[in-house]
Amino acid sequence: MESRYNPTAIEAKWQQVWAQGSDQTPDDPQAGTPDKPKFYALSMFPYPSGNLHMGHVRNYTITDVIARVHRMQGDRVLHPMGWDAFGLPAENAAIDRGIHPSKWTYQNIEQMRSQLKRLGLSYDWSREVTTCSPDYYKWTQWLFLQFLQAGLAYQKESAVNWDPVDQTVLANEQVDNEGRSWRSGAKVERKLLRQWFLKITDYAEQLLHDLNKLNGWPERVRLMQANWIGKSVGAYLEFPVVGMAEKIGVFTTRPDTVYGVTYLVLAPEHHLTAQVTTPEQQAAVEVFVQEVSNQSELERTAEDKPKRGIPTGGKAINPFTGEEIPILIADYVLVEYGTGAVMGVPAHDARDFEFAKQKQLPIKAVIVPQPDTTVVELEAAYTDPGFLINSSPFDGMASTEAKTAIIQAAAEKGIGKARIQYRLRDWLISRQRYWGAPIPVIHCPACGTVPVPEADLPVRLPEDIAFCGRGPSPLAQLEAWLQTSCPVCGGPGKRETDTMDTFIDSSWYFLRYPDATNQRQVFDPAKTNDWMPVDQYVGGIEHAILHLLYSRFFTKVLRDRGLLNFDEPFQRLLTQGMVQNKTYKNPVTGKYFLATAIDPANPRDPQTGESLEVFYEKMSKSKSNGVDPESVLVKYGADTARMFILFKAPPEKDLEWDDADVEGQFRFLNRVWRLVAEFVAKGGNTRNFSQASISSNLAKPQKDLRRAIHTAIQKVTEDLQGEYQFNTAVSELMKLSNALSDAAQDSPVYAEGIQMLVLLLAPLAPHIAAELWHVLGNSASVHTQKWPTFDLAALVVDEITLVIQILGKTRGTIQVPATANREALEQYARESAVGQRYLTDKVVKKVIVVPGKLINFVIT
RNA sequence: GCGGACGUGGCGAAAUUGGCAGACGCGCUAGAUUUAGGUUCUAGUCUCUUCGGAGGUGAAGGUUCAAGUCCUUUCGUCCGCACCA
Repeated sequence: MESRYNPTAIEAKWQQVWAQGSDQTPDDPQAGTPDKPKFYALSMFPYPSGNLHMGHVRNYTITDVIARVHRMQGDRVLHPMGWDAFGLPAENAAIDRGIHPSKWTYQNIEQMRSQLKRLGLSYDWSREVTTCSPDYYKWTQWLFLQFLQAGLAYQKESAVNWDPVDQTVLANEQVDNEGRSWRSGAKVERKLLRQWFLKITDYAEQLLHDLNKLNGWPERVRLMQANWIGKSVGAYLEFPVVGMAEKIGVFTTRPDTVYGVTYLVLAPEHHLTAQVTTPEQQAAVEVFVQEVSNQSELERTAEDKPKRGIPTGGKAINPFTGEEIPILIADYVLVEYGTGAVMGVPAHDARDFEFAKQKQLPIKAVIVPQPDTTVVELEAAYTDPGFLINSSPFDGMASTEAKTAIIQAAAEKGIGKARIQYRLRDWLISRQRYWGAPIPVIHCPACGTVPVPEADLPVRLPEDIAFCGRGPSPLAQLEAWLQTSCPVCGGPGKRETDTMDTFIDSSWYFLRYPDATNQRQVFDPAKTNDWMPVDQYVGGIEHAILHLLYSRFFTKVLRDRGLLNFDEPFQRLLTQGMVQNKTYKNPVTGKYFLATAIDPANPRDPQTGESLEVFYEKMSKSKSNGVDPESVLVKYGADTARMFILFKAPPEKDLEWDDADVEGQFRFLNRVWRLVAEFVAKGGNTRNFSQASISSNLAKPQKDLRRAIHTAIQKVTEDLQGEYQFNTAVSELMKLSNALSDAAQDSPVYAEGIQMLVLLLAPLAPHIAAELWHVLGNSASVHTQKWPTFDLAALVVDEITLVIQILGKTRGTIQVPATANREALEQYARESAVGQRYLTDKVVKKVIVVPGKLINFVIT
């Protein structure tokens, strides 16, 4: 055995062994392991940008450790990897560098796959999926047809988010709250276009309700999704308009305040705006509507912006009071939400109050008075519950009951009903780009929009295509591809030129892994139902809404289509923190600097000498603070990189990169190496080791060592399952290694310690563990070994340290026999030096004993 | 504004869920070995101290024999949503 730890050599060696598959446990029931419990461990698959970054390394290391532990614990484990390979960067590369998106993408995949292999990740590569491959997108298209058949895919002309840089539309979820594209960062414009949508709103209630089932998800993510779905319970009420047959419908969560309605407000785009406007107001209204339509959504919804609105001159009638009330239009009312019209109750709604004050609209009677106050003039809206007044016949009713009663009254009059409203909108999925799965429909002048027959799938992307700038989609310009025949009538038809949002591809990839190479079906339901749901999903928090909500939606639709027998795709979710690094920024110029160019003791701009801001920020090229995983692999190896990432911070927290700490982990692996090397050099091996060879009557040093070993087994096992505390698992291994360093080497217990150290290290640092296991004389792989269990008897102690407290303050400790009962403990404590000192001449009022831990004397 | 998370040494962090605060590591200090250096080993490292102790988990109160942990108030940081009627 080499006396020096040489990660480069041993990692290459073992990766080659693993590539030949000789070191794998079968993970498939078809491979003869149907009785084992299944475990599906999944990392969010990457976009093949070309190089792996530290965020990937962290994500995949976490999942790999979990997968490896479960394998050693005897589960059959599915741990696959694939590529989220459609998307704009490929197309942009085509435009900028003249390389075909397909070529660019597959080159990147090649490169990233080999980088992944160098991290020692235990993927089953036979299940690799690539979303841009026709083998995959054929089924993406097939799934689209399922949605179409189910009435869940439709076309609609609508005002959509248009990204002027990438020349495509975006889903609401893909626009940040500053109105910028998640990808290009460009300010999004509003445009009226005919687009494809998926009816995710049909599943709003289920998507919300089933969040309750996701106990293994972070509360934060569940709240974010609930918020996004945005359920409101209320009523739909109709207000007659003076001189018009058509009524104005509003949605309100406060039907109990209907007697206080002072006015109605329509969104400027409301379909009745023009009709309710009187001739005197017509000119002003037209100007206002024009102004509002020129505003972006961002400007319109900007924070602290005063509400703007004008009267239309029209009048409505409050159907409960019979009063005439004015109709206004205002920019704060959104046409997309509810009915695009609201009833104004200034006394009980903060926005209405603000608007009424500003427009000097009358504030009608208070309906739900604030308890214990006599209101002379309202200073703010009162929005809490209370008891109704000014609302005969509902006076005296509690506001919650009044809601139901008034809805019922409205229903009886035929002017309203209970209604539930969601913020969630349908999912806009069409994109005017090339590098995506073509939407499989044909437009026929005679038959209309016709689905491509299943037998004709996939609708292939044409290979021979010119990318000549960021104009309209290249597909729309390729006549040969565009022109086709109608599958129904056989006449001339045109292909749909829009492709699907890449989030469609990633909404079902986890269903494909269980049956990744199926040519006849999207997947065999038996296989997918066997492996699904994913037992542990790991990925970044940035997908809290988009990907995770879409995937849940797909799962529910496919369940309703009879393809799946479960409701939720991801049992447990771990959102791992970001990998951050020290960032140097000139606060004046805004320029970032590479750490290598800066003296950390005195961070100054090398050019101007100005002092720099120093802080931790997510690694990125633009911040000049990235660390290339490649450089770490070359210098220290994958095992050190893995150990550092696991040890440095708990998985869900942000992790600060630190070269000194990486060095520290390398030192630890070196210590482990030397420990084993010395043991082997003295003729030690664990080939014939058995626990039975350990005497039950050990001398104290051996007994202490054995306790340390089995405590480590217990703690590492706890930390690596359930709550996933990899950082403390690593520190337990360090403790075990420290204990072994201090112990005498010539005992069976020492051999046990070496054996356990290597076994427990195996999921975390797979290469060094494989090598050490081998040099210890074992022929089978460490990764196919059974996970060790601790011996309860070894944890038993003869003596414990008893803490002696007086009035809750620790005054000292004594060693006492572990078997001592309460009385005995009290006696030991009283007789001890500490007891003598503090208890003599004192009256003890009470004695509290925590067995095995402490004794507390309450004295006067 | 609404909702959520979090505040512990010089730094990253631990703390059997109410029972010796600071495990483990980084950094630092001193020493030893080797030395051209990286390395390796040993000891120390919350603060104050009259060496008996005393204080200490953002701050202030409270509950308790006992609080980093529970409750109230408050300050600060971060994240999500934000005219959703």
